[in-house]
Amino acid sequence: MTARSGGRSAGRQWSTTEQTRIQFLDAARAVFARRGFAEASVSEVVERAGSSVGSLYHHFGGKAELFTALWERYRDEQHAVAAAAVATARADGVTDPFALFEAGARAYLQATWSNRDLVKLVYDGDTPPGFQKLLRQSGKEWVKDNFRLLRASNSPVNRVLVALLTSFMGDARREIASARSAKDAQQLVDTMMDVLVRMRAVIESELLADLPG
Amino acid sequence: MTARSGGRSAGRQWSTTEQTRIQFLDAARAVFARRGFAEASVSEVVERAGSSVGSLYHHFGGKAELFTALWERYRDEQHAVAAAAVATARADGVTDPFALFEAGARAYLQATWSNRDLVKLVYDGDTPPGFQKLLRQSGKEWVKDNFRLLRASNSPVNRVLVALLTSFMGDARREIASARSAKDAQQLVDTMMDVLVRMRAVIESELLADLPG
DNA sequence: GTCTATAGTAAGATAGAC
DNA sequence: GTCTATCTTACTATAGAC
Repeated sequence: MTARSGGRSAGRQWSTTEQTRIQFLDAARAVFARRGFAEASVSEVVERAGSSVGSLYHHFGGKAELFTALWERYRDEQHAVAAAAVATARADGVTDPFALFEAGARAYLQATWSNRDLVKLVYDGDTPPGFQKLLRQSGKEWVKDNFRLLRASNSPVNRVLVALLTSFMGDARREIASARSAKDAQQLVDTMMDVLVRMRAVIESELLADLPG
Repeated sequence: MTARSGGRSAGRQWSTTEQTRIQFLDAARAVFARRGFAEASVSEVVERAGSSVGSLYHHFGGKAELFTALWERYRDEQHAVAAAAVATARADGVTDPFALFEAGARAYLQATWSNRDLVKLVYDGDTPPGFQKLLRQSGKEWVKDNFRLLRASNSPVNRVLVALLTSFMGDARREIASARSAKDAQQLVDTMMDVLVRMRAVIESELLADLPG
């Protein structure tokens, strides 16, 4: 997230710019969600945003960058939700590392439903060239950060476990985003969390092996 | 896989066609692996194959279909390798369901190294629109087939476990394909199999819960 | 600094001769 | 079945008004 929210220096009106960006992003969300990246046309986004092609290129640099910006907005939102849940749990006196991880993961999955259009879009693979790599890297970073809660070392097996959890969360997101109703989605979240909790045993048996002695 | 290998009726020379298809697929493999799907140009593939654009469209229908055909060839090869390994294990007297699953999974992962260019290509997401869905569906089918070895029922949790194993195998493939050397790849296979074996406990605790009584 | 109108260009797809 | 010539689409760049 670039630190330019509401930024203003020497009396310039950045508010207009920010508004324009939001209009573009909202339009892009609708168009990309329906057509996917490759099939979507820049003109359609521009039309829906009530702006012009040149303006779009001025603000984002291109079709691919517009897509990336859209996704970054979603990602930051998701991460904030998860971080808030962990903070709340901690404030409530939760200290068990895995329980904290659980709280974050649950909030993350629950927030997925309201952004299901973006999740489906991204996981259907209708994305710009190279985007999937970025996506996976970001997912990995998130799990890694949260994995630190578990005080995991950097052994090969632990790195595989990070990868496993990353995949699992990604998969869970997709399943939840594809649910038929909000109720089904909630049930899926519960099921996913069940599996995650059961994986605790596997993860902890590894972590114990790391301890000295 | 269409059943047209060597087929000939009314004196037509299908052998030439099959040869042309192979030339296109080999050329496509090289070009797509270097540039990814979106960045690759049809002309470059045609040039490398020593053929023409029209011929390519005659045989495959388009750029996206060429890509899909290339991947199907790889997929069938991988599945055959895994199936052969399971059959061999069974012939050697292995009856434990999980051990059979293991044998197939290990062969599958080992075969990945020689096709690492395709694996990287596919998992980098530089694929045609809608391809990722196809890819995931295929992976799911494979795990499902193998999961039947474990006599798993169709409960919600088991479906999640199928998803989990699918993700894991996909992730494992990527890691192996990105290894620096054949030796590193082999070590990774071993690590991945370690984790898989440790997951056995989680899976089987679920399967037991399915049993009547 | 912000945006509109317009032209350039590349590449996937197709028609029809051989 | 094979190939050349052509068409069409849509991303991208730019000049200049406000």
